[in-house]
Amino acid sequence: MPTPKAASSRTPDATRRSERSRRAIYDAALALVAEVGYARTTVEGIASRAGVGKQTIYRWWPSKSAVLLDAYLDLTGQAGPEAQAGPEAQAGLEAQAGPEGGEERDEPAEPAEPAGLPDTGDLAADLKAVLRATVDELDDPRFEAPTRALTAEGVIDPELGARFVERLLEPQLRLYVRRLAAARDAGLLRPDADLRVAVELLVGPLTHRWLMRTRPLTHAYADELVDHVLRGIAPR
Amino acid sequence: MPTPKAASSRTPDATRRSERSRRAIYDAALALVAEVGYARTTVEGIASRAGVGKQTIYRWWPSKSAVLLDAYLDLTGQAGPEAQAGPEAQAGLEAQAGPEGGEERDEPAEPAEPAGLPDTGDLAADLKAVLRATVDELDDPRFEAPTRALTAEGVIDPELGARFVERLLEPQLRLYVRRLAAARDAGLLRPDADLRVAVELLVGPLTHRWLMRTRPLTHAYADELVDHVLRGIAPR
Amino acid sequence: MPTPKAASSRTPDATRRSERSRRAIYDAALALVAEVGYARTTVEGIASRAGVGKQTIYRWWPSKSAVLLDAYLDLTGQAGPEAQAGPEAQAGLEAQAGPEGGEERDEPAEPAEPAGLPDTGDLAADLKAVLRATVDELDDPRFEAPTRALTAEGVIDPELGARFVERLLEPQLRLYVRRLAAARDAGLLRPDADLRVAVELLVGPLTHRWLMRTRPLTHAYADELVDHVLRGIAPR
Amino acid sequence: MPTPKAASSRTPDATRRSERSRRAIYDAALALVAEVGYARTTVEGIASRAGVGKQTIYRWWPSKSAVLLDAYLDLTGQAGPEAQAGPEAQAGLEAQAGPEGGEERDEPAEPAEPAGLPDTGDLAADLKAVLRATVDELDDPRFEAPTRALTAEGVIDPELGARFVERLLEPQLRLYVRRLAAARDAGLLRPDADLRVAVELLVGPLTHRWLMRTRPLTHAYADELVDHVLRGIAPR
DNA sequence: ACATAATCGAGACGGTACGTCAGGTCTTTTT
DNA sequence: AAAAAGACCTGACGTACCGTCTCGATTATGT
Repeated sequence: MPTPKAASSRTPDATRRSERSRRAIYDAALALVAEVGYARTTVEGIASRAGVGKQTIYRWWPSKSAVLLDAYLDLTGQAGPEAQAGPEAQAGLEAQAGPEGGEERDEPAEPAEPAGLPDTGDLAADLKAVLRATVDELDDPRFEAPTRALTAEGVIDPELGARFVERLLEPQLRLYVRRLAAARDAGLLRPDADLRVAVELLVGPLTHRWLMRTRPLTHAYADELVDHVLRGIAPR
Repeated sequence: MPTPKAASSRTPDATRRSERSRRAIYDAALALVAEVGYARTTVEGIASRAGVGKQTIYRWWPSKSAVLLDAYLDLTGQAGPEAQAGPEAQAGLEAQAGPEGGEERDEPAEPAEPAGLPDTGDLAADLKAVLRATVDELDDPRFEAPTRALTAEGVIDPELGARFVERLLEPQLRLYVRRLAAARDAGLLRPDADLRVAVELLVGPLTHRWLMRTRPLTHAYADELVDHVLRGIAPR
Repeated sequence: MPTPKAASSRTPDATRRSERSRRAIYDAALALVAEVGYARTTVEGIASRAGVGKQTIYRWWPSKSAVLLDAYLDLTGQAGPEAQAGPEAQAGLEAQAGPEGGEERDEPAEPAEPAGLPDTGDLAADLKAVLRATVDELDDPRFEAPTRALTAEGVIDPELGARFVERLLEPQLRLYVRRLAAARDAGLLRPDADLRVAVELLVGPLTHRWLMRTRPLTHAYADELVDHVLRGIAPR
Repeated sequence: MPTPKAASSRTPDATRRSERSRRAIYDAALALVAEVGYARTTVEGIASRAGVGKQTIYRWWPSKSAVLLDAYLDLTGQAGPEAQAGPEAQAGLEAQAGPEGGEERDEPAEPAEPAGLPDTGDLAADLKAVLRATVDELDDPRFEAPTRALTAEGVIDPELGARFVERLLEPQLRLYVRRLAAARDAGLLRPDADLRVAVELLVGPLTHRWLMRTRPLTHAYADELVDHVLRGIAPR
């Protein structure tokens, strides 16, 4: 059902791809979403603003949302090596990133792990700093529009949602888990605490407020969440 | 040409409204969203499936999402008296519900407060029961499709989101708060606990998992959340 | 093979049809063909020049050539009552014209029989006058462009060709035949002469020169043809 | 950017041309026109069916119709030495054919004069035989499709029409004229007869019937035309 | 009981965007 | 240097829906 028809033109040759066009498409897509919103952003509009043929978009992406996702990944610097892949890669949730590497790594590589959370020793302060930064980012219109658009689209389209989660959300959550694990290993947390759930208790409510707009997103709220959660997993 | 156009789309007479058509439109809208998804549900499709003229929809609702919201409210039994209001009412975030009532109530009227949370005296058990029921509901395809659709739409369209929150989400959250307040007043919770935040700590993570599909939604997860949150606001 | 897919929207209601739009479409089509030629005339261009939605064209005609044919019939005044018919009428070669007429005519109605050839008693002079007029018309750019376009299209598309012949060519040829028959009955022609072939001997070479542009089309040539043909069917 | 562009599409070197490709292109073009018709034959389709790059077609021909014309000339054996010329040669109506030949001919070379009409002494029989053969050829689907396509295209595009006439039609008409001239010189025709017009009286009606599909093309019709025309130019 | 008026089903209309096809140019690699 | 391959920009295709606008044909009162 989701895939309505077979791909018309067969798998294009990615090595011949125009880097110029890709950049222009990303820029146009992000600009349009920020300016007129996701619903009024059209593939045609992106193409024309990017000075690109519509077909050049359809050759490489299956849909408006896929374009925007890649543009957004590029914007946030998460654009991994897989970003080059053709449309078929967008369709399925590809097993794993790079097959070419034979090198052993203890970290499971995952799509482009970002920076890493600060670790000053003061867990509460570190978490608050990160959550406050998140709050600020969600207030920045440069990020807000595409993030809302992609989140909403992912809520409805499981395919896109999976890519969104895999490429953006999960890597971030893993950073939190790792920071918490460090604290736990240092004896600062209850040893049996479920760190994954703890992270979701931080991120879930924040996201909820932002998505639903039930209450203003503030630094104070971020602090409150951290305090609450740490209270729940502090050693007895 | 003859009619000066001013009267064209002007405030229809709600008393003359066809109940038959409204019901048919609700049914068609929900059925279509469940069958083909929100994006492929069209006003034209709803009209034709409901055996109704397109104009009959546009006369009473400003958009597809507004139709679906009312259909959904009707489905969940939240359909308050305001549901009859004309298009202009949908546009703005109306200040408060019914102006026509002069009757005094101690409960602040709010849009159609639902049942109320169980209160067996065992707070944890009550909360778990409710959250588990929520999990089940979110698994029921009859509810899942329109809920996702409306949530996603509300994420992007603040107008619709506000209505969604006001009519559906907030009333529910208030129930939680009230149940917690009862427990606090009974000395079962820390007196200074921020109950609103506590509720969000329950609902936020659950919603997050459901929206993002990061992990399966289970009863066990619901229980874990309750345990965690109560641990955070239990009396010292 | 010719009809690639079923009609998407079912047979529109001709009574609701906008006369304004039809006229505007005819005018735009003829103007464009005259200005930029048939190949560079597009449905999109006709629609936009006519101030009309594309769908309004596709609702009533199956193709650019069908539009142009009707526009041309309208221009030449051959537009019979059948011109109102929907797309399905374009597809098949409809049986016969107008059912609504109750008036008695000795001629079997046929698609809008035009004026009738002059009959001054001098057959040669009459034929020369008519052929010369034809030569002049084929030189008039107002007629030349669409006539060439429709002829060429009819050469390739048998469906359209049939309509072109039935509505335009055959009625004219019948006029010639009738004029010749009158002369034959007056004893001015060989009684066993095949008048149909005689007519084709007049019209065929003229058309040939015009289509192929082998030699200039002149009044002298028209006269020569008449002289030649009459010599062939004059009484012994 | 580096290359000044002037050299991009500039006069290719005909001596390096791939004969293999040309043949393949001709075959593909004729096959496609016969199979799917002219309108649905595309340059892209020809290229891919011929196993040839698109550019190879555009390098040597200016348009689809030009390719088809050359393919058709090749098919009918009329392909003169000029067929090798580059695009610019196609554009204008080139003055004369091949300069490279040193062989002496009394006939002024003209584009590849074909066989010549039979001359058994019986003019009527000879003409009937030839016209009947033409009727048969026009019934052969191998010839019909491209002939119709080229004729129609030539009706609209004067450039192509001129080439078509010059290379195909006129040489044939000249054969008729020559045969008639022989008969006239033998005293079998009126000495002042306009032989060119006589030929057009034979070919015009036949072509007319074929193009317009007004009546079936038969041997009987061919005979009738010959009889009629000869009656018109027989000695008094 | 009836005129009057508005809703209703239907669907044509001017539009916008869709996703596809092909045209003709260009670049890259191969022969 | 021509050729195969095919990406690219352009522009048109024919379709789907949008939201507005008539059209009769029911209702549905409110004097």
